[in-house]
Amino acid sequence: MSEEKRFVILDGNSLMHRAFHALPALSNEKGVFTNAVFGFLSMFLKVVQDYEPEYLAVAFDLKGPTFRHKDFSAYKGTRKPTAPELIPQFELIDNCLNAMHVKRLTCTSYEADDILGTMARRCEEAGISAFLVTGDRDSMQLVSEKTCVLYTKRGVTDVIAYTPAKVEEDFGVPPLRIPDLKGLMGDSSDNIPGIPGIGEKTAVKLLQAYGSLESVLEHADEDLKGKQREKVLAGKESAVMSKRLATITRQVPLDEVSVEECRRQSFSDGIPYLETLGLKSIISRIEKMESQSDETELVEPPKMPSFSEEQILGTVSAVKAFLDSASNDDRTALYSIQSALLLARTDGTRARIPLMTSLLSTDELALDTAYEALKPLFLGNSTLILYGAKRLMTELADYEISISAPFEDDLILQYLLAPQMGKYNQPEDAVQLLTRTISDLDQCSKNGMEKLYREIELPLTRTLFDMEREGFLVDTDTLRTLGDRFNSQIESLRKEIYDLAGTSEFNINSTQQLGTVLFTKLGLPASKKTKSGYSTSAEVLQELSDKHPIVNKILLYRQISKLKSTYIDGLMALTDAHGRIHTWFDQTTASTGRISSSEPNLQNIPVRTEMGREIRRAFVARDGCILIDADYSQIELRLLAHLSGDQAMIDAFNQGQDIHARTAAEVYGTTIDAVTPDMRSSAKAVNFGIVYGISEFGLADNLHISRDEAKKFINRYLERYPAVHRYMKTCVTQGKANGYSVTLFGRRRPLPELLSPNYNMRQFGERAAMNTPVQGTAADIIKIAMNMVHDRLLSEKLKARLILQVHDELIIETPLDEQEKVTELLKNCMEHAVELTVPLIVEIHSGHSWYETK
DNA sequence: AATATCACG
DNA sequence: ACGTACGTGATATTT
Repeated sequence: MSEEKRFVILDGNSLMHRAFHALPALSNEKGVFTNAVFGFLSMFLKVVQDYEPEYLAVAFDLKGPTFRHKDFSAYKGTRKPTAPELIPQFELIDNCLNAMHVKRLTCTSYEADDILGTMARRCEEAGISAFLVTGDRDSMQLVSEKTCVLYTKRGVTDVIAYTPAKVEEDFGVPPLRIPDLKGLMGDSSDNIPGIPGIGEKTAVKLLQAYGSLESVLEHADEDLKGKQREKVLAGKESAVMSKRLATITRQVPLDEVSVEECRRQSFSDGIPYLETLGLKSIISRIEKMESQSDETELVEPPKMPSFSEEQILGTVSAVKAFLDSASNDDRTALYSIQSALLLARTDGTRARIPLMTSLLSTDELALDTAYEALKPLFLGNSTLILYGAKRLMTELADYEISISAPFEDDLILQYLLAPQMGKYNQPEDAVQLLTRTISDLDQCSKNGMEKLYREIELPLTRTLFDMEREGFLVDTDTLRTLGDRFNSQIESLRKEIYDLAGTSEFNINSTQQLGTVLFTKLGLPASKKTKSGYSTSAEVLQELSDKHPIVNKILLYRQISKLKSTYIDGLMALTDAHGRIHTWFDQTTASTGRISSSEPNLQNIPVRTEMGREIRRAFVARDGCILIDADYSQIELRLLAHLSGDQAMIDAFNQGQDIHARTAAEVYGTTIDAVTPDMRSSAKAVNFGIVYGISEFGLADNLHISRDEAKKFINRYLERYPAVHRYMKTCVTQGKANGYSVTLFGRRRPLPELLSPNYNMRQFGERAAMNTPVQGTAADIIKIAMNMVHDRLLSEKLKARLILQVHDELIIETPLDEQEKVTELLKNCMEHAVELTVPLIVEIHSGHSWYETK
């Protein structure tokens, strides 16, 4: 428990007021009042020093009238006006905190203590201890096992730590009953009326006797006597209202703030600003604190070189001279912008090679000349620092230059550090690339991802690059013939559809026009809605297929149009002079660690319907070669068995059972032999659902059964595979505690959604927390296998090449005389990329076309 | 630039 | 009371 993380949240408004009134209204030499700022920061530093929190934030009310419950705003309007010497200090403290990298939390129409309550709730959910620093006694209601209120005493630097026991000792009621107490006795400082004539003593006595305010009011009529009875009965309404006023809401919409964003950073960047305020003693305390903490934690930030003046390299010999001036262990960052190639080296030198933008320029180099001059860098032994190495390799390939030098790739580092972002920080220049890479490498190894980066992702860049260069041969004749066939089918379907609709021509591709025809003109029953009208999705049309002959025609039209435009036309446009097609594998997009494929996407070539599958006849091996297609059988469920350690599931795989049939047998309580195809297919859907982070609604929707039946299904499943159940729960709680989920190889996916106040967002976070370790580990494993296969084909001087990956499937194009050897090699690498408690099984098929490898 | 649909694992 | 299966990319239409 001492390992627990700590989050200190300060009530900015309360502490600023406290500080202002506790200290004389000092002004600095410029005549600016800083006493509240000084007092606040003193308190702030004291708490940080005493509690050493991992996370820090300061909550503020927004300017203007603030109110907790809109309908009661009138009660809050009569506060004393803020002293004129204090008002400008709020802006000063804002600036201080920003400069010191301390997160400020605000939310329109909520008070600071509501924000405190909300953050405390999130901490509880994430298993973090919260410390709320405030001078507001209302906040005592937030105290719990996990949440401690540090109440400021009269001075500025002393606090009293309130635990649940301490609250009860001082207030006479447990934390939860503080609003009830205020409801009875009121609070003049907060303009809460309570019941006139009921003071603290009476209020506590009543609550101790009856528990809650509601219970007190309920029993007042019969149990109380005399004046007290009259007062309570008369004050009922005021009491209820007062309780609501005193109740802190713990549901402030602070969506955009994640716990991780509040991680404590060094305050030293704030020193220059504090100097302008003349807060010398604060500065020296910060300096003292940070020098101490460096010693104790032993976390030194990586050393950064300081850079000299930029050299302009206008000639090839100047470039050569710059490269020659390096010593062996220097690393060089290379970053290209439109007008120049920028270099920065760990010895602190930097250079710019201006690029020719027009034919007239003289003291600039043409891009090919510049790259040629940099060849020693690309082919040498010292490390290159790059941003998007694969892009550069692709560009250099046009100039017949390849990179054999070792390299770092900051794009990949940033992806590993925050894969959900999608967008990364593009460096502005080579110096920034160099320094950022050094610090990202530092963070990466601190997060235990160094092996993932060096042994999986970085080598994979080369593997993917080689696959892209190789490409996949496409038989354009096959494609064209198929396209013609599709076209004539589309044409005749169009006419039939217009006839059946009894309309003039309309655009069948327009969901709007189609919807009008189906649901208005033909009067078919519309079911699902979209944002802009009724859905015409295949799922909806399928339901209507019996109602009108036009429906099936439309479904067929849709299917064939899709095939024609996306696959026939799309692919033909992208074949090179040799009829090969080169996809782009994106290593930094998918938040789970998968790679994606685009321009064209070769990971979604049709296979599920026969007509679509025909497209695969066009994907072929070159003359004298054959395609080998290897796919992992049930890799995600095997991983679920391994990761959860569920004995029944592990046994099923170790005995080579059909996992869906086994699951059906478990859930329906029969033997595997007695499982019908229907039972098996339902069980298959549940297996998928489990991997996706099941919800009863989702399963019900998928299987077209009632929610109740879906629920029973899931419950039976989790009973039969209890370790899976435990594992799913662990995924969520660990995700909340850490703020991310992890794969077997240490890949992380931050999951801020888990702490969202929005229910749907949170639910989504929970499903992602259950799915990511499984999908992500599968991605890790196939990446390992790809690197192994790639390296072995080269080292064994084979001509066979990897040409495609489709998540759990690898395709190799191999000369026929290598087929046997390569098949063995491929199967071996994939099945033994990692050893688990269950076997990994790979199924292999060969054929001249991709169609034939099924 | 956003939306709807549908192709894959 | 409310909206859900996880992860992608391409196309056509509409704003």
